Amino acid sequence: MGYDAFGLPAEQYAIEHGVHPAISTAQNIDNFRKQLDNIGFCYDWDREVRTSEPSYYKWTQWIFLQLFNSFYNRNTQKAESIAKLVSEFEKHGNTEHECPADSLIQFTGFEWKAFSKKEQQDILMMYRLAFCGLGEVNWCEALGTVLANDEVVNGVSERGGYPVVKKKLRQWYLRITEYADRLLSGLETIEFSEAMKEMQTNWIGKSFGAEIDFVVNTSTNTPHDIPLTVYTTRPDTIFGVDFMVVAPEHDLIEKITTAEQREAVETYITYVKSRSDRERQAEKKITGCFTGAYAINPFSGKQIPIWISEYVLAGYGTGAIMGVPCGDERDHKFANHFNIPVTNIIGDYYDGKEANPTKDAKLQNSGFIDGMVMRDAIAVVNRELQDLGIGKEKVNYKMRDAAFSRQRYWGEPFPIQWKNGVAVPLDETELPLLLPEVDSYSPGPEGEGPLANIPEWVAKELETNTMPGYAGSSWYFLRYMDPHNNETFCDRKVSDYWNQVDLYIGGTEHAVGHLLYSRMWTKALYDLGHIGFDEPFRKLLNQGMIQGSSRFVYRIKGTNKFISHGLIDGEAYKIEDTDPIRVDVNFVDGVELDIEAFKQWRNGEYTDAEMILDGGKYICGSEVEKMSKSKFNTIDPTDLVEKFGADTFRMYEMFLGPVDQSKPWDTKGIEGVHRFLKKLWRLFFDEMKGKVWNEEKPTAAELKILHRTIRKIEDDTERFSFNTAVSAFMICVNELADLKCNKREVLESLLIMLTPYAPHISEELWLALGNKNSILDASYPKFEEQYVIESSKEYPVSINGRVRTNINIALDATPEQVQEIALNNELIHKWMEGKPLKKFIFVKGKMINVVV
RNA sequence: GCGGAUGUGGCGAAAUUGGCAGACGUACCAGACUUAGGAUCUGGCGCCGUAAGGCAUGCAGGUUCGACCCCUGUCAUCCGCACCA
Repeated sequence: MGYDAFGLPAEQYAIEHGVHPAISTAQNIDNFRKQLDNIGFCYDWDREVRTSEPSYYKWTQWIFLQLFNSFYNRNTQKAESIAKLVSEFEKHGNTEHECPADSLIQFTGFEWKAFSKKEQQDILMMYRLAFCGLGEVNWCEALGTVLANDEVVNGVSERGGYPVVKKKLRQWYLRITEYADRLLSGLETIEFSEAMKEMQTNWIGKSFGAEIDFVVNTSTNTPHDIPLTVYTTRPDTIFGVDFMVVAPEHDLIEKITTAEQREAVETYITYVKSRSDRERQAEKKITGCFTGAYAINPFSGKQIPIWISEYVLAGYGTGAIMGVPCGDERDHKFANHFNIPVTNIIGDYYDGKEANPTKDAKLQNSGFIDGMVMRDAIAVVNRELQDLGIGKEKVNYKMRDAAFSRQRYWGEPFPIQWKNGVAVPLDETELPLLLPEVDSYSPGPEGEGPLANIPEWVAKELETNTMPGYAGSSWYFLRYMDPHNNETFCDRKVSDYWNQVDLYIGGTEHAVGHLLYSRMWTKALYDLGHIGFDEPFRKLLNQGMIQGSSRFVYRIKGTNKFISHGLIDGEAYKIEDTDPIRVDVNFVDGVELDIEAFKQWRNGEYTDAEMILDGGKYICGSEVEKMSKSKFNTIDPTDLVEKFGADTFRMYEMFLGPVDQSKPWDTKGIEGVHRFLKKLWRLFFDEMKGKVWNEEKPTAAELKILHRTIRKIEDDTERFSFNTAVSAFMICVNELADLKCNKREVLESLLIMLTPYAPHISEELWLALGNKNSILDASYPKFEEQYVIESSKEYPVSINGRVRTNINIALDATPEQVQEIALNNELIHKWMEGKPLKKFIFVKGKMINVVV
C-alpha cells in the first residue's frame, strides 16, 4: 500500500490555509488509513510507502539521474550511458548516433573535441533521456503563476477569471518518444484489454509518410530560397495541394509574411496565444490567416498560398501541412471557409461537397503519376522526392516527449545544479536533495517555482522546478518489493524474486499517462540492468470509476457576479457568457447553494461575489463526472460503515455492477445487501430460539444448492464478476432458508466462500460454530459434480423463432428422439398450423426450434 | 474535433460461446404477524390487453432458423486528449 502524496491539491490547500503540505498530507493519509481499516482492507502495512517522504523520493531522484545520464542507442534499441556516448563522439562524432532532437546536427570526432565544454553539454542535452528544453505553459500574468489545464476555464483562470496566455519557459522532459516502438511492441507481451492497447497505440500514433520541401516565394516576382518542409502521410496527393498551413508558432512565419499581411498575421497570433489547448482542440469554428507568401509545387510549379491556422500544431511533424481539400475533410472545410479553389485529382470520387480520403482512386490532373492508383503512387512520389533531393520518407509519432517539470513547491526537487548554463547532476551520495522549507508557497519571479524565492537555494544554483505528480508513481510498484532498502531503490535479487506485478487494477483514465510513463521507466531501468523485466504489469484489469455528482456556480465572464443556474435561459443570459466553476458539494443542499458557506470558502476568495438569485435562492448546475478531490464531489464511506457495517459496505460496492463499469455513487439498494447478511445470520441464530445450527446430515437437495454455489462463486470470482457472485450468495441463502437448512456441514462451506466478500461476519460465525482457528486458515470447499448432475431438462420450444412451450426431455435423448417427442406434442402441433416442417433445430442442453 | 467505453423495467443490473430477455437486489402495491414497524414473512410487479395474444434490450437498417450479443449508419452519456495532417 502506498500514497502518491505529492501534487497540486496539497499545495493548493497550503496556499489557502497556510498549512505545510507535509502536515496536511500526513493528516490526509491518517484519514485514509482510518477509512481503509474501517472497511477492513487487508494490506501489508509493513510495506507502506509515501512518495513525498525523503526516504522514497531519494530514489525517485536517483532514477531521474539514471535517465539524465543515459541516452537511447537506436542501434541497440536500448538506453545506455552518456559516458559511452561521449567516448563514441570522441572517436567518430555523431555519425553513428543521429541526434534525436535535431537530425540536422552532425559533427565529426575532431569537431567534437573542438567544441567548448558548454557546446558539448548542450549537444549531450539533446540526447539525454531526461533533458531540458523550452516548452509552452499556461501563464497567468495577474496571478504571476503557471496554471494547469485544470485551472483554466474558457481561457481565463478559474480563480479570479484573469486572462491566461501561452508562455515559453525552460522545462524538463522525458524522451519517451525514443521508446515509442518498444512501447508498441511491448503491448503484445502483456494482458491489457484490447481497448487499452488501442488507446495507447493511437496515442503513440506511429505513421508512415514523407517530408517534402517546398520553396517559398514571399511575393510573386522575387523568389527567396526559403524551404518550407511539410509532413504528409499522403505524398500521392501532391498535385492536389491548394494551400499550405503552418502552425501559428512556426519560426518561418516571421520570415515569409508580407508587409500587407503582417498586421493581420500578428493579430491572429495574439488571438491564438489567448486560446487554451482545450479550446484549440474542441472548437468547431475555422480560423486562419493568409501570410501573403506562396510556396511553389516542385512538380507542377503551381503557386500555393501559405496560411497559418491554429488547427496545425507546432509539435507534430514539421509544424506545417499541405492542404489537399479534395482528400481531407478538415482541409476541405478550410478551403470552403476561405474560398480557396479546390483542385480535383480523384475524378468521380470527389463530389464537390465532401472530401474523400480514399486511396483507391485513379489519379487525375497529377502530372507524372496521372492514371495511377493512389496507394501505388505513394512509393513512386517518395522515390522521386528522394531522387530530386527535396523530400524523404519519414516515420512520425503523435506522441511527444513528456513534460517533466512543474513550477511548484510540493514535488521532488531535481538533483541538478546550474553552473554557467550547464546542468550538473548532484552526486548520488548527496541524495536525497531535501525539499526546503519555505515561508510562502506563492510562485517565484518570472513564472519560476516557489523554490526560486529561497535565497540559499538560488545561491547554490539549484534547479528551482520540481518534478510532476507522476514522477513518484512511475516506479512505486518496484519499491513495494523492497520498501526499506537504504542502499538501493530495489535490490535486484528482490525484484527478480517478485518479478512483474501479476495483476494491476486501475482505471482507463490512466491509459495515456501513468500507464505509459511507468512502462517507460521500467524499460529504462531494465536497459540499464537494474531490473530483469521490461514491462511492469503482466495483467491489467480496468475497474470502472465511481462517479460523483458535481455542483457548479456560473460566473458571468469578466465579472465577480454569479448567476443562478435557472436564470441561464439561453436568451437573457447564455451559458457561453459564463465560466462554470465547481463548488464543494458539501455546502450545496440538493442543488441549492449555501451562499454564506460559499462566500467563506477558499479563504474568503468569494466574499465579495455578487449572487444573482432565482426566487431568493442560488441554484447550482450539476453534472455527473469522475469522483475527485479536485472536483469537490467526493463522499466519505465512514457514515455508511457506521450505519451498516464494513461487510455490507464492501458487498454493496461489489453488488453495484460489473467491476469494469463506471457508475454514479448511489446508496439506493444498500439495504438489500444488509438484509442478506441478516438473513445469513438467522441461518445460525434465531432471535427467539437462539442457536439453530445443527449437526444433521444434509439432503441431496441441500448439497445441490451448496455445490452449485461453489461452482458459481469460483467461476465468478475468477473472472472478477463480483456482482453476480454476491447475487449467487443471495440465491444460496434464500434457498437454504426456504428449506430451513441450518446444517453445519453446508453452512461452514458457505462461510468460507463468503470470507473474501464479507470477512467480519464470516469469521464471527465461524468461531460461533466452535472453530478454534481463524476462517482464513480453513481449506476452501471443493466442487463435486455428482451433487449437481441433472438427468433431464425443460427445453424451450420455438416455432419460427418464437418460444411457445417447454417440454421436459431426458438429456441423453438422441436428436431423432427429441424431434419425435417435439412434433408429437399437442401444443406444438397447434402452433405449426398444419404447415409442413421446413427445418428442425435442436441444440443439446439449450433449445429446440421448429421452422415451418 | 479526435481516441476509447457504455446505452436493457421506476432504479442498480443478469443473460459467461448467437439459443427461454429482465436472475439477484431495490423501489412500489397487496396481505400476514404485531402495541408499533425503519424488524420479519407471503404474494404481485417491463408495456398494452379481461383473456388469447401482441409489443419490448437508445434509434434506423442488415445478416441468421434464431440477435441485448455479429455488421452498417445514427443519437445520447461517461473517460481521456497534445486539433496528429
